This record gives sequence, structure tokens and C-alpha cells, in this order.
Amino acid sequence: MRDFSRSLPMSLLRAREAVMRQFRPKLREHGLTEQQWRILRALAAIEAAEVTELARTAFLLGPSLSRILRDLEARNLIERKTAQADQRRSMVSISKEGVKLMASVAPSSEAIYAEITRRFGARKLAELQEMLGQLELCLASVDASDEIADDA
Amino acid sequence: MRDFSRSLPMSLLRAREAVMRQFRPKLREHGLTEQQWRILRALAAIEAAEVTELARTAFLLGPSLSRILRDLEARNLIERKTAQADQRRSMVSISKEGVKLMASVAPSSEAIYAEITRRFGARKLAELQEMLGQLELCLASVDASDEIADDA
DNA sequence: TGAAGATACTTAACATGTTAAGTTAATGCG
DNA sequence: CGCATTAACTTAACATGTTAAGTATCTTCA
Repeated sequence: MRDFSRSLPMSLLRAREAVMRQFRPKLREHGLTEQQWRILRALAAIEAAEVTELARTAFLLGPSLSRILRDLEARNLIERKTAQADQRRSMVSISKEGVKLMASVAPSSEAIYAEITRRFGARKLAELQEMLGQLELCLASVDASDEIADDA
Repeated sequence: MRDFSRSLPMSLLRAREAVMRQFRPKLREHGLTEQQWRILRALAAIEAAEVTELARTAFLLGPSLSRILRDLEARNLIERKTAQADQRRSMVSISKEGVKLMASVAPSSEAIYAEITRRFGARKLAELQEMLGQLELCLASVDASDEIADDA
């Protein structure tokens, strides 16, 4: 069998870990996990979002998101209110404290990202992300068989 | 702030998830997680390995590996014996049952990998992996400050 | 040699990944 | 209307990620 340490999944895993290793210490200083940070960032970009929408944006599964939102709400970093049009849905938004926390972390985060870009090269980084997007796209169509074929 | 859904960590995460989504169902049919499969594959390639070495190969942290080895041993898929030279170390190897299980999964796994390669393109895949390796490498040197500078 | 330090794991504790099941609210339709 | 179905979460259960602490063994050097 193929040497699995050279397989695509392992390459992607190691690359991502190498990248995240740069960010985690700084996030940790602020008591944030990678996932919590993703949620705050996603919320900062919009006024409010439903949980399902947020799950899609932050690329988290529902159960993970449920737990994290519970914790972030307990820390007063986000706010929730049930939508009046549909009592099942809850609208999530970032709180003032959440914005403040983001403001305190964002500069370091940006600096780290800039350093990664500098080391790897901005052009190469763009190429890499283009390829990653294509990979995602060409595999997405495989899974489509599960969903309703509304484009038939 | 940058649109985080276009950030490198998110690109890597989504790409990897798109890939792993192809494999998980088949592994699940055989009662294996992605990590357990990594360990079996790593062990199949060698006679035996120490736990630390295995952790490095399968890219798992010690605590995760400890738990997984305990479970795989309970399922008789691996075997362990303490090294006589150093009682702290334990040598891990795949069992006959483990080999049998691997043999039953490997063809599907290879087929899925081949299909991914076909869809994305073998040349592009090689390019992508080359870039991922470079990314890993150019970030690895950053972390080296933590470790003993034995190359000074 | 024998006590301090290092090494190789393992355990613990908490957060998330993942699938299945449960809850509550909305929709469709007879 | 009322009941079945669907939708949006949430909870549960188990596996792994991650850091810190614990344990047993080995090394080393006074």
C-alpha cells in the first residue's frame, strides 16, 4: 500500500497543523480556542446570524456549535434572541465584550497571518488556496448524490 | 478584518474535510475511525514501533494515541510488548486480525484515493502536495526556537 | 551508589468531532 | 381543525484534540 504519510489527507493535516500552531498560543492567551475564534470572527462580519447559517460559515457541526454558543453566551461574548417570525430559530450576535475581545486579538492574528504570507510567499499562497478551492469543488460534486437533485 | 472564510486555515480545513468525507463511510463500515486507520496503516508498513515513534508517524498526540492503542489492543487488532532493553518503552505491532482487517479495507481505500486523483488530476495533486510540503517546511523553522538548538 | 533529572508513557480534565436521538415549533394537507 | 411531516436546534454518547499532571524507568554525575 501507498506510504500513507505522503497521502493527501496527511499532507493536508500536517499543513493545517503547521499553520494553526502559529495561531493557537496567542488565542490561548485570550482564553479562546480556534473554534471559538472562528465563531467570533464570523459574527463580527455580520449583524446577526441563525445558528444553522453560523454553522455553515464557521464550518462547524451543529452539536459542536450548540456547545460553544452555550459557553460563549455564558462568557457574555455573544447574545442570542429567538426570532419572532419563527420560534425555532435563534439569532446570534456578537456582544460589546465580544467586539472588544476581537479588537484585542485581531492585531496579533493579522501579524501572524502576514508573517505566514511573507514566509511562504503571497503569490504561492494565492495559488495554494486556488488549488485547495478546486479540490474542494471537484469533490463536492461527489457528495451531491446524497442531497436532493434540485438541479435535475 | 479579512474575510476569514477565505483564510488559509479555513481553506485547509475545508479541503481536508472534503477529502476525508470520501473515506469515512467506508472506514465506518469496518468500525474504524480515521485515526485508528492511520495507526493500522503505519504499523502495517513496519514490523514494530515504539509509541513515540508511532505518534510521530501517524501524526497523533501522545494522549490520543494512548487511548486508541488501548482500544485497538482490546479489539485484538494490535499487540504490545515492553522492550526488554528499556522497560519504559513498549513495542507495538499489528496483529494477524489487524492485517486481515487492513486487507479488507485497503482495496476500497485505494479505489477512493484513485477516484480523487482522477477527479483532481494526478499532476495537480502532486503540485498541491508539493506546495503543502513547502508550507509545512517554511513554518516548521519558526517553531524550532522552542526546541534545543542542536544545529547551532 | 544514590539522589536529581530526564525519558516514555499514561491519566486526567476539558473542548471539539461525529453520529444518533430527542425537543420544540412550523408546515402541509386531509 | 388536527395529525403527520419537516425543520431548527439541543442533548447524548463516544472518540479524538490539547494541555497539564502523574508514574515508572532509566541516566548521570557528585
